[in-house]
Amino acid sequence: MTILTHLKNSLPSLSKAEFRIAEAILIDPEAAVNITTARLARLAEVSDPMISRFCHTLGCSSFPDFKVQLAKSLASNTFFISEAVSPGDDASLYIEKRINANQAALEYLRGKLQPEVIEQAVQLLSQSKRIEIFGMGGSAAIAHDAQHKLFRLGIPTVAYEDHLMQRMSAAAANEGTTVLLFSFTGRTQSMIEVARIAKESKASLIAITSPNSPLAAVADVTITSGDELEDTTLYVPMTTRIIILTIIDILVTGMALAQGPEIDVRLKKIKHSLDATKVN
Amino acid sequence: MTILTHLKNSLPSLSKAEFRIAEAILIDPEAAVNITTARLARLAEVSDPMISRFCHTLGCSSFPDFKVQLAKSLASNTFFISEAVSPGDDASLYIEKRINANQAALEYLRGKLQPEVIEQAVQLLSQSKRIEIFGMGGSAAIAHDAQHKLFRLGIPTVAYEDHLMQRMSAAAANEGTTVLLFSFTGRTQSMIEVARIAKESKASLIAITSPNSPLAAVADVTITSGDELEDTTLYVPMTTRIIILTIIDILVTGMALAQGPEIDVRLKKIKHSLDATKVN
DNA sequence: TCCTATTTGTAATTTAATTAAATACTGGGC
DNA sequence: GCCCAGTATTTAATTAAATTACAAATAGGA
Repeated sequence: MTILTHLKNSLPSLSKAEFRIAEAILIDPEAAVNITTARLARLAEVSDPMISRFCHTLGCSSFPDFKVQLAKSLASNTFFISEAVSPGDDASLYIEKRINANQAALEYLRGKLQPEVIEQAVQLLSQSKRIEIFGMGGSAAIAHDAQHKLFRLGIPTVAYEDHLMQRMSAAAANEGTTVLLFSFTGRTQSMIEVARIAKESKASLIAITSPNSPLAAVADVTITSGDELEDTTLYVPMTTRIIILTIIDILVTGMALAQGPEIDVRLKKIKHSLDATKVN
Repeated sequence: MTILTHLKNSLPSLSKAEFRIAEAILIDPEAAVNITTARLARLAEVSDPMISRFCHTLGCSSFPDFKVQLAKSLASNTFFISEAVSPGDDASLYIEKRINANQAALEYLRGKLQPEVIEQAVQLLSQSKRIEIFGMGGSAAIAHDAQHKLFRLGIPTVAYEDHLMQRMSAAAANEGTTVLLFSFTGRTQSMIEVARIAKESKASLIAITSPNSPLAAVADVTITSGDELEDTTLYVPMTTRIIILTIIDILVTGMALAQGPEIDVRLKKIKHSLDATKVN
């Protein structure tokens, strides 16, 4: 964890003087990086030694050490500042902005993903006799993409974007089935219905959706779709997609690791099955 | 420019003692961040004041200031170091690694994308009477995803993953048609064939594929798919997908900007068309 | 209300960094 | 080859910064 987050987190547990120091730093962290104990002490209206003590409380070995950590922490944050595209931006500018936005989205994901939840999902998927993937609208392409990655791991996997197919598939599911649901909002009526049907069939449900949504309530495991993050400027879910793709990436990675080295043979065979379709 | 690159760049212009200091720092920059002038001076076998002067030469106001800059510079670099997943990694570790890999991929894209090429592609797409998107195998989902984003901008857009449909569509194309081709390698025979047919029909061809591939040779505009970047460890194109998604994101952004504010109305209408399917 | 424990401040000390002056190089001219 | 000018570097001294040790104050509990 970066020192800045650590600082924010430990705010409640700080003493009066320490709290004032923390405040003084948080007002302008950039400036704090080049300040001396004396000047910071004057800013926070505390005595010099309090600064030293404050740093030790935060686990730094000295005030200079704290400044270094703070600098690191600022560098990694400012890197991911994402600014909205605005009319008049030229190509090189909106390219930068969109790449920044997507990197920031991944950074957001880093903070949100809970390893335990991923582990749970990986375990469910790995133990499945078959996997059914459902996605509609913007999530349909994602569902197919996930199918394309998962079938390689040797578990029978299908993706459906058609609500009727989804219903039938959900009804036909059983204990060995894991249903993977993609829905940005988690509020699409038909998706929730399908989830309920799958649940009644005793299938395991993994939802990549908005937490606190009705869909999340039905699922056994919920992974955030980053729905709350979406920049609404263009009304097309873009950064969210990057997040979901990366979640799929992570799940597949986890499953591949769980299977061990024998997976390599299968993956190689699949890859080489396309050789005949290529020209050199 | 970050201080670390600056340091490397100015190596040739440094004096003997300064060069030794620079070396000592570059051997282990992480350690240099927490060192004192005295200790660094001993390491570099120079006197203490040389350290101060060295910092001034580099444009820093003091040695502590230099350390802070160095810390920042390290933080932003190590951020994009991507390490391969290895057996035995636990969930929190492979999550970090995959997110890093994807962020690094985007960083790579930042260096590779040429604004002029994007501008050209955006212009071609914006002026099209219709857009046909082709992708097979792993690119099929991407093609559909692109279709889902592009149709919103008001230009008739379809995606085909079926080679026969692609051939027919390519044959039916004309001057007003832009064909968007997704192919990781650019060496799939049937894709190249389809591209040639589209070309004969006088359609404009944009290929998101490997540069220097046969497919790239046929296309009017080629954007790199990041094919050369792929980590082959797991034989599933993952980071490449993030790159391509981001390219689509950028193209759509460019098109939306080109259309101006009237696009907002359409996007809002499309968004609200789904309202009736949601529960609250 | 008093006592103890914790928090904060003051003064002294230690440590670190820089300045100023002196010395040692280096290369060009004789 | 030797001397001189200019630069590079060091030693010693100074200044600045951070921390320690100790004292005072404040807050909570009996």
